[in-house]
Amino acid sequence: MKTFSIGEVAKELNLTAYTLRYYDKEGLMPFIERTASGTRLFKESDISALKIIECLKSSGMPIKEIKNFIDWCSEGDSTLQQRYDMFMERKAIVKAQMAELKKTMEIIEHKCFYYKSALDAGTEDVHKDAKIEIPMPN
Amino acid sequence: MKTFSIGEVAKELNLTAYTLRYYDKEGLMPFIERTASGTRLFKESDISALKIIECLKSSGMPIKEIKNFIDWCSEGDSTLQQRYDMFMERKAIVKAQMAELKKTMEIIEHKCFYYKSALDAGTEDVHKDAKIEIPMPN
DNA sequence: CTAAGCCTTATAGTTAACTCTAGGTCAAGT
DNA sequence: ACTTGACCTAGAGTTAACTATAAGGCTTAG
Repeated sequence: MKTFSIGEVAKELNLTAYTLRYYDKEGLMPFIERTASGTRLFKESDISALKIIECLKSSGMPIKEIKNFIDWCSEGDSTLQQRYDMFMERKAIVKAQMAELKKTMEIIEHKCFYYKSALDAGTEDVHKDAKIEIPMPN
Repeated sequence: MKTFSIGEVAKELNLTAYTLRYYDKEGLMPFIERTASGTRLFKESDISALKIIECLKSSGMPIKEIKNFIDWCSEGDSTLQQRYDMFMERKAIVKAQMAELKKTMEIIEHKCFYYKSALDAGTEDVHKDAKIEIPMPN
């Protein structure tokens, strides 16, 4: 079976080797095998697992909680319910993040218009109101 | 004009007074007035400005960059272009974040199905493949 | 007139997630 | 044989964004 070095995996996942060793130290990678001399050997399935870890990370999950999940994976079928619940909870969290980000986007887009028209007029005074801009109720 | 104490503003924005003082120390609030004895007096327009700061923060902008923006605001019309450019850049960044979050959501939803069916079957073995689950190319 | 409950400053501590350094091992190429 | 470069560990350092503490000052209700 083909294996990969820590450097290759780091490049593929846009991480550094430092970061991968840090994850390993934090217990996120109990499944990585080693050569006799201690070098980590990453399999395709390890890279897939790392992608899940990246997914959880980008959903805002802290590393210690990701470790819980990894531990549950090692414990087998008795933890299926926990893992299901965890992903359902993540789903709700990501949904809320999407809503939040949408609101953020709306304000930013409003600001783009605001500065576009100020720029066209040559002065911010076209928006009569306070200097540091009201979020515009309209 | 009605003003608010730091505690009132903190409550309204779901921040702590510590955080607001920290922002002030970092130069994010050069516009806040004080009483003779030094207590901060927040106006409605200050709260609006703080909402913009929160918006930029939730777009992932670090506090030091937000400070640049606040400084530009104080400098007046000569910085309109920078501010416009900044919001256009933010818009692109938030758009990318939304795309990323959507991908994250898709993986998580897939995992919800994965664990639902494993739970129904009573074992993860229904998904014949590796223990730590492949992101499913389908 | 004093105690509660705000507020103030300066400064120290915390936490997460890296990020790097030092000192060493190992395998491949010249 | 020896050098090069990637790997290893342990542990120290960094950064951002808070978060808390200590010591003290105003204001108002009893």
